[in-house]
Amino acid sequence: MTQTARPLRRIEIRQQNETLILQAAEKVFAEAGFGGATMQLIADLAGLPKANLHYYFATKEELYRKVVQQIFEIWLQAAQSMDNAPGPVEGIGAYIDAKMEISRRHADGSKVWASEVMHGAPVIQDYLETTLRDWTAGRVSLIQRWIDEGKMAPVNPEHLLYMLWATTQHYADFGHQIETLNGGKALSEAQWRAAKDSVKSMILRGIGAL
Amino acid sequence: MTQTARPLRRIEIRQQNETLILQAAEKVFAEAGFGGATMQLIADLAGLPKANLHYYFATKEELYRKVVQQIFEIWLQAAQSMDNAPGPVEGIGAYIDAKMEISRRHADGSKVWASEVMHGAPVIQDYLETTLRDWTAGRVSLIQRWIDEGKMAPVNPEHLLYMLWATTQHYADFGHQIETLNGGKALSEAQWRAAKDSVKSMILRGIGAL
DNA sequence: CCATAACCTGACCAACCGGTCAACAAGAAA
DNA sequence: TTTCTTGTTGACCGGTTGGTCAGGTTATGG
Repeated sequence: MTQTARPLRRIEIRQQNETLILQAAEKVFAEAGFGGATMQLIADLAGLPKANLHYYFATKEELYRKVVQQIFEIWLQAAQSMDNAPGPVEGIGAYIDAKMEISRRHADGSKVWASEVMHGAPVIQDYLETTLRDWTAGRVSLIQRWIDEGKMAPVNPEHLLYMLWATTQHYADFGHQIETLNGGKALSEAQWRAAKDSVKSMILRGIGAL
Repeated sequence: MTQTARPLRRIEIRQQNETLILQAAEKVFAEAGFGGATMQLIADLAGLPKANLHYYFATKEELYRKVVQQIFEIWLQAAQSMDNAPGPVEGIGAYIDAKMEISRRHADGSKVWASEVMHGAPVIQDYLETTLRDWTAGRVSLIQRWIDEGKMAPVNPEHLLYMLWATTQHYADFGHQIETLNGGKALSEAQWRAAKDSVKSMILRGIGAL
C-alpha cells in the first residue's frame, strides 16, 4: 500500500537537500569547530556525496556562514519577546524563557555562534556592528525607561543584558559540563523548568523587579 | 655596558622554551580552536622552528592538554576565594572578583577552556568527573549552609554556580562581542570596575544576600 | 518526444598538516 | 680536552582536506 513515489520537483529537491546539509553542518561545526569540521563528515551525516555539498554550497566558508546566519535569525526572533511588555517582570521574564528554550532546542546553533564570537567573529562582524548594536541600544533604552519609571533598580543596562545572554546561553554552550555534573544525564523536563525558574527568580530579584 | 650573555643553563633553556611555547599555543588555540590551530602558527608566534616544538611536546594533543590543564589550575586556585568566608556577601563577592580578574587577565585561557567543554571535553572529561564534581558538591553544601543559616534566599545552589560561571566567563569568552558593543574599544579600567560591581550587586541582590 | 537546464557523483589534484629524522651545535660531566 | 647528553633544525613524508571536473542522470518546458 506504499504510495508510488512521485518524483520530487526541482524546488523540493533543492530545499530538502539544503536543509539536510545545513542541519548536518550545524551539528558538525558545533562538535568539531570550523577548523575541525570536514566537508566529508558533514556529507556523511547528511547522507550525500561530498561533491554534492559543493554543488549547493561552493565553499566550506559559505556553508558555515549560512549556519551562523540561521542561528542569528533565531536569536533575533526570540529577542522580540522583550518588547511590548509592560515591565521588566514580563519583558525580561519572557526573554529568559525564550532564550532558555533556544538553549534547549538549538544547542548546536548556540555553540556555533559562541565559537564564532570567541574567534573574533570573522564572519559575522558586520552583524555585530549593525543589527546587534542597534538592537542592544534599543533594549538599553527600554531598560532605562523601566528604571526611570521605578519598575526596577537602577542597574547598568548593558551589564544586565550581558548577564542575560551569558546565563541563558550557558545551558547550551556548557551543556556538556552541566550534564556531567548532573551525573552524566541530560537535564530532565523538571530540571529544565527548575533551571528556568532559578534563572528568572535570581535575575528578576537581582534587578529589584520582584 | 650590556652584560655578556651568559650561556643559558639546561634547566633554564627548557623552562624558557616550554613557557614560550605554552603562551603561544594558548593564544593560537584560543583564536583558531584546536582544529584550526597549526603547529607552524604556534612555532612562528613562539619564534621557534616547528621541529623544536615537537622536541618539547611530542604531539599537538599533548601541547593542547598542557594548555587546558594550566587553565584548570588557575581556575581551581581562584575557586578557593569562596571558602573561609563568613557569608555569601564576602564569599561569593570574592569569588566573582577573582573570576572577573581571570576573565580579564587570562581571556585566552578561558576561551580554550570554553571551547574544550563545548566540544564535549574530550581531553578533560576526567577532570570534570572528579575534581570539578567534588568541588561543586562542596560548594553546594556551603551555599546550602548559608541558606539554612538565613544568610541568603533559598535559591538552587547548582544554578547559582552556573550563573556565576556563565556571567564571569562571558567577559572573556564573548569579550570580542562586548568590545564591539563598546564602540570597538576594549573595556577601560573604570568599565571593568563597573562590570564587577554590576555583576556583584545583581547576583548578591538576586540571592537575597544584600 | 525532444532539448535544455538542473542535479548528481566518482575520481582526481594541489596544498597543507602533523610528525619524523639525520646531522649538527652546545652545555655538562669526567 | 674529551665524552656524553641535551638541545636545534632543515628537509622530508604519508595522509588528509577543500575543491574541481567531466560525464552521467533526471526533471521540466515546449
